[in-house]
Amino acid sequence: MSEFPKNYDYTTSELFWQKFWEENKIYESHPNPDKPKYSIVIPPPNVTGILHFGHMLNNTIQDIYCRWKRMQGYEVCWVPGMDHASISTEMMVDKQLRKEGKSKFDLGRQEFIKLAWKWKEENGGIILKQLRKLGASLDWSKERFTLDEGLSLNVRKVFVDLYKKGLIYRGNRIVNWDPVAQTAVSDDEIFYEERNDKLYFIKYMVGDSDDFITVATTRPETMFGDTAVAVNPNDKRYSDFKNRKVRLPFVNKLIPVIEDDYVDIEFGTGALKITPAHDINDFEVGQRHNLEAISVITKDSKLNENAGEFKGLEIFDARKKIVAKLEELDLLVKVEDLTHNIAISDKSKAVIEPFLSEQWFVKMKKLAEPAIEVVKEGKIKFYPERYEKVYYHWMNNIRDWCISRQLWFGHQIPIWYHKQTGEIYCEVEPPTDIENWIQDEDILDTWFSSWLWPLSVFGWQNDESDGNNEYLKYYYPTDLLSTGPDIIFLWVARMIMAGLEYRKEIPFRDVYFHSILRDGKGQKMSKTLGNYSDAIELMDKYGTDALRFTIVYLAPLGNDVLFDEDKTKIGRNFVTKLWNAGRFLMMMKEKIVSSDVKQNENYEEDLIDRWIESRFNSALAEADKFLRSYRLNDYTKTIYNFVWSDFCDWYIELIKIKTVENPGQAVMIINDAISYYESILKILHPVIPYVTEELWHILEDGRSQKSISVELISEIKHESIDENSESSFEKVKEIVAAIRNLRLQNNIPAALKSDVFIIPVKGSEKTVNEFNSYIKKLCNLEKLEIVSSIEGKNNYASSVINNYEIYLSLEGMLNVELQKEKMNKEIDNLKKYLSGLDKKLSNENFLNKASAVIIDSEKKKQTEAREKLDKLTKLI
RNA sequence: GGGCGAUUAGCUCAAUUGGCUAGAGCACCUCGCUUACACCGAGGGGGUUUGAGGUUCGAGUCCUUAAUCGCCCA
Repeated sequence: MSEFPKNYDYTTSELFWQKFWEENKIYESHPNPDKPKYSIVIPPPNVTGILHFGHMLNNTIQDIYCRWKRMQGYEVCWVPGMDHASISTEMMVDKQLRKEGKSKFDLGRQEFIKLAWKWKEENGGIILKQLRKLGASLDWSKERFTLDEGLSLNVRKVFVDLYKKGLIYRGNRIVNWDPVAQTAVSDDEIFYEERNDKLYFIKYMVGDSDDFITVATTRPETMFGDTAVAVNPNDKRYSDFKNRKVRLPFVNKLIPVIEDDYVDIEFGTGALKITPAHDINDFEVGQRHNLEAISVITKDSKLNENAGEFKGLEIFDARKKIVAKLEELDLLVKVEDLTHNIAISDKSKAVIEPFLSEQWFVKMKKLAEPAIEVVKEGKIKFYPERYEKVYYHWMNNIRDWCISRQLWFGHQIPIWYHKQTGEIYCEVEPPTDIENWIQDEDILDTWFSSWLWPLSVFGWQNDESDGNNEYLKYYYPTDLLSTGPDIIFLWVARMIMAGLEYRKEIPFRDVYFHSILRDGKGQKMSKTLGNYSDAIELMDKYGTDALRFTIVYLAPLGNDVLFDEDKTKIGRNFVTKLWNAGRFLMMMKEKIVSSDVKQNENYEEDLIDRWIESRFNSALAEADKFLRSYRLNDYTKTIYNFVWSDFCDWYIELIKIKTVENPGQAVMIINDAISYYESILKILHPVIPYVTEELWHILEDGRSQKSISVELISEIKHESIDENSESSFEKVKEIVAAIRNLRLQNNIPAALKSDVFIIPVKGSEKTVNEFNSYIKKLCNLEKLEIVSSIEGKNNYASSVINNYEIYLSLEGMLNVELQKEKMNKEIDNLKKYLSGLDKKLSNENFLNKASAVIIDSEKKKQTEAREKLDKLTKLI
């Protein structure tokens, strides 16, 4: 045996095994027709990203499944990689440039892209190093980047294909314009934030009369783009204004009053100015009423020439000046405070400006239909199931996807315009007479490459070569996609659509939406709130395994996780417990082996053996069941309880005694225990890979070139799960607990040995006899005897449990009052319980309607309770 | 405004198709002799299952309704 250190040095251990696994290519996978496969593609993290708790949980989950399946004999492939995150990466490079006082436009496109790549090579991908630290069993030989050559080619192919199918078009639409990043962003890249704002009430005079309509708006500066005032057709206040025209201040233009259901009668004055170029809802109203869309704001948030005298002002400045001027002209009625949600860009945190511009879109309706079907048919399953509803809702109301971005770092759109004719050329490769063409300047949304990820990473080409691609054939469809619920639309839905469109097959069978992590108070962890714990720091402080275990232990399917640092102790303590148990068993073995007691080969299995075998197999079966149903926290809880309670508190305590009582069989007993221990290590390896690897190597010499992670987990022996042994052993536990309780209640000094007498019901002597010496040892007794009756009850503290009356000898020490009080309390409880049962069992309806099994079990309870009550009453 | 989910011990969560005196872990209290572990061991207290109705022999579980909280969509 190798040396067994007193403490687990996780820092050294983690570095060692991380290196060992990678250098020995333990997790590299190739198609193997002799084995079933299990494949997962990582949701590619952002190249600029660093590991946070969400990643940690998500990747631990994937790692658990990969390790579990690998240890069940599957050929497992988990593909790593990153996406190029156009906006984030450009912001990183911009920051660098700004320090030098430059902008990306000073550099020009080609130079800027070069710089972005340089940034990527030097600073990108920290997260992949962190995933190694996490112990993630990824196949690093398959690492991909969404801007790699092969993946980029796929992106162009898919664009061209969709374009030719008529599913990609260019259109004038309102997009979410990020004025800082200077690009359109998708609906999914913005979030809403409640802010205090003002609601301005402005008079729009009717024609040349003195009548006016007061409109309420938060954005007076867009009035130069107003092309109507809308009221609700059911709003009686405005019925006189039908078909009349109102005059826009400053520009003196007449615009119509229109009626539209969209207008909320309750909000503001019930009259709404309609600015189709600067509000998505107004745009839709404009479409319905054939209104012109007039832009008044530039890409960098300034008013344009349509704003007349206000031209060139930044919007907030313009707003102030316009309001002042309106007041001068007596057109401002009032200003109210208003709290409302405004859109913020996820990446740059700039206020989103709805902006009318020419963008590229994918028509989604047709792609969505089959993607809805596969979930309905159960070909793809969501865990938790309720996300299916969210999915259907989004998919049924799907909007076209704006895929163009006004950025440089990414896949430039494969569209060329002819310089003279304006003709459009859309192919994977540029036109040969390139000098006559200009390529579209925009690049594609990063997700336009990510949605192909499950296909691309296996070398998919979307041509005839795919038929011979062994990797694609073997690994696709993948088995699991694990991700946060916040990107169900960004990821899950689009990958399903791409998979079905291009492979006619789903990309994955199961989708697991992991918990959202919150702090101890239930607030979402975020940098801005400053309430987030640094995952890496905690790994260093408590050990990676401890953190992995804790976070999974705390994450129930479909619920949020409330994490605070203190909870990491759950995992740390458990790892220590596991370590100590192993260390103790090995110490014990050494002692036994070094003694020269002759070993007797004849060994007869006893209740302890049958019980632990049954418990072990139950725990294993449950762990497997929980993992299959994605109840990962129940998997960890099951094993935690088995290891701590059954294995350490009972089994190890019992074999301490057993080996002393049966020295001639001690070797066998300890070897048995160690083999259970080794099986436990395997079951735990998926969640705590480092410490289990370390322990597995200490247990036996000659394993230095091997890894526990490719060992097979024990098969579940269902036939060993034996209710009888388990319930028999429960009786032993009950007796021990009752005696310990009596001792403690009566303040018996721990060192003092006492005597116990037991009156069993007929047939229950056996357990007491068989376990006599164990019970004595576990309860520190001098004498344990079976008797048929007891004299001089005032000398005994007593307890009645099922099948046994227990008497603890306490001559002269008995606290009679305390005993009586306790027993009276128990008798009261029992009476209540029994009367409930009596009532139930005398109810005709119950006897007629309830099933026989239930009635029988209720009757049994009644009998037992009555017996116990009788005995207790006699005692008092 | 529409949809989804939650509400069980001080905290975090369990509780097969409705059928244990509603269970764990943490926290708390008492004690701690021993062949690993004080990051430990033994024992204990703690609940009108958010409120109100209903269905049922029987409701934490099903239905209606109210309240509070969270998420998504507008």
